[in-house]
Amino acid sequence: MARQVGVSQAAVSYAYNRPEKVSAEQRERIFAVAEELGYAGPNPAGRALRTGKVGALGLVLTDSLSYAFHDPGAASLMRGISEVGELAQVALTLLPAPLATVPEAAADTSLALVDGFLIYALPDAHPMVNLVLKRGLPVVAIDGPQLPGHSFVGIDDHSAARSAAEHLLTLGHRDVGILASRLSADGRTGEVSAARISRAKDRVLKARVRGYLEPFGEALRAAPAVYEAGGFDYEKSRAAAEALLDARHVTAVLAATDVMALAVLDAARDRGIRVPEQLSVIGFDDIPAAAAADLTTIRQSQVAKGAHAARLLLEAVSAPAQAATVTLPTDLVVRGSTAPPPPN
Amino acid sequence: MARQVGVSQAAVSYAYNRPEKVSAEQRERIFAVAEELGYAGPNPAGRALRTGKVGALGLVLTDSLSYAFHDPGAASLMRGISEVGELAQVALTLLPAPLATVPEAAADTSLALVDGFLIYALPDAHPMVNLVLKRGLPVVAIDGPQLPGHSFVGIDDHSAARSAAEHLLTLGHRDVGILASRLSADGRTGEVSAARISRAKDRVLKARVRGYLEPFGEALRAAPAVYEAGGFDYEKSRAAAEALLDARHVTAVLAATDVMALAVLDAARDRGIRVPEQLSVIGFDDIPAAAAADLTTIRQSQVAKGAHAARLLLEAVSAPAQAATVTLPTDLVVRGSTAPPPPN
DNA sequence: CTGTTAGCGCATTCAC
DNA sequence: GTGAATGCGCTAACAG
Repeated sequence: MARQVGVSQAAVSYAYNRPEKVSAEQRERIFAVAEELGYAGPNPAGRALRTGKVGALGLVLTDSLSYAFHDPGAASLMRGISEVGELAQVALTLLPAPLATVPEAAADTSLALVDGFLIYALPDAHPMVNLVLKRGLPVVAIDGPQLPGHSFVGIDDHSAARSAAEHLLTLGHRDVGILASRLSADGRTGEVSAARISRAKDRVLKARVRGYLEPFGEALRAAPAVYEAGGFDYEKSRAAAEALLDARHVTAVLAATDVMALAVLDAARDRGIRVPEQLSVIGFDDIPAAAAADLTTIRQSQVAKGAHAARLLLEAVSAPAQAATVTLPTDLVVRGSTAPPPPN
Repeated sequence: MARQVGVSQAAVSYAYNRPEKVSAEQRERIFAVAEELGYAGPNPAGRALRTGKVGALGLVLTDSLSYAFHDPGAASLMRGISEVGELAQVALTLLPAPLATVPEAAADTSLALVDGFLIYALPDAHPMVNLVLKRGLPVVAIDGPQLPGHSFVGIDDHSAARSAAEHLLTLGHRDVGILASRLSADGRTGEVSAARISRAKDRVLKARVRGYLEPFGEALRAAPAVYEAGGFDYEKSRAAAEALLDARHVTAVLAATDVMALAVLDAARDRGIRVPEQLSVIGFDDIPAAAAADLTTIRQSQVAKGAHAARLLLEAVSAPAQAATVTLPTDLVVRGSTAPPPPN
């Protein structure tokens, strides 16, 4: 306790926080002694306990932390978050939300010292969601899950996906495959039943797959093949793409994400299938790599999502605010990976 | 206080943290009451105050937070950090270190609740460094500054840069330009004097520039032109590249970073200067885009740096450890952006 | 195994 | 203006 040693007692608190409530001279003396003693100023933990404010926002991310730095969408999202001006004064705490959360680990992570939570793309019933909710702090969910009574920022995945499917339909495609990432965390891959889609835990993926399916009522020659990759990464996507292309004859593939679509492109090239002449491919997200690959896709702005969400959370933290739902626009960006199906 | 209401008092702490020290029945009752009262379990702030542990690591980044998500190097670094296994249990707190830190803001940020600091590429006398040091927590610096008594992870920027310059010399270049990012935070741009280089605040940049200069003793036709961009981003780099190319006749440019080198490439293309026939360009870092642009550069692994640093810090946090200095290897990667100078 | 007590460092109220 | 006293919520140590 610096207070004992040097000059006075808890007036040192004023010296740091309320300069006007203490004489300049006193202040000087206090700082001098602090310097001498190597006192670093108010301890954050004590302050946090007393004031209830921490000065940090939490960002809860699926899977491991490293996921966030591999996924282009997450990267853009964080860029958007970081662009919110007020955040210059606030720290951003990255909270990993492992899929298989053992209770202890959950408790561990739940000690996160933050003033509010940003949740990004967690499956609907993820244990971390409950932990976060229990804390009673402001919460803004991005993409999912949609929590009653809490703010939400996202897009209309269903309509956006439908518009992509309609684009294929208009071009004349009748044999279509759909590539899904991870409908449930049970590690299943391969062809997917309608029931499994209904039970999907990931609202974004579910909406996209349903949107992709919707326009193909009677129009298809056969029910569209929906294949599940079991994950979001390129490797799993590539394997699923190969499985789909090898098992089914399709003239077009609707992928749940751009990363998956790029995997389809590569798998097709590998097999000598020409895009778009023999196979049309559509992605979702419009990540930077999509333009480079000339991929038709649905554009959404992760940066805008992040910025909106961060702003909402900052507001809610500083003053109790009503829950808001922000739906950002999307665009079908037609590039060179889609064309009418081959005549045959 | 849930304790007052329900069953007993501070034994509820045991219920959460030491299941074996309390009867199962008692535990049940406590959890039931907690549920009823909406008690979220131990409050992180109280726990942090009591135990002195927070469960989070701080990463201090230059400029605004958004810098981190624009700079490819920082992104890779974070990926490396996040790949350290134990970090799955720990949160990562991103701490922005604004260049012009007003005292109040500094105090604000200094309330970061973390168990240790990772410092990435801060200028030598940045105010944030002192704030961090004062806290007395474990610190690992990445790239800079090199703090006596604290761990450090980096590369030998000087030798690596020298090897790049030697490569140019061997090819026969005698008119060389050097592109520096930001030697001091005073916003100056354009041609740089030797004195300004000596005063440089950024140890990495200083080492690189000096390494670039070193091999050109008597060999040059004129003293190498060193141009400063005033920042790290593409726009500033592009402007500096244009200034250099327009003002000086050089057959080669050594850029302080790949981002800057890519800007040189673009500026050259714009002017109809063919690379490598008329102009050789060398970058530094080997970011992913460097390979795509066929840029000769010095490879270093940001991912490895991040991983090493995170591991060192984690160790230091769990048990007092001695300061370590890790120097990671680099490689000159010769690609298509370098060739002998034109005959003339 | 259970209950009691004390103090982590702070910001704040109240007296002076 | 300044000094003393209080409690934020928790955990560790001890006493029962």
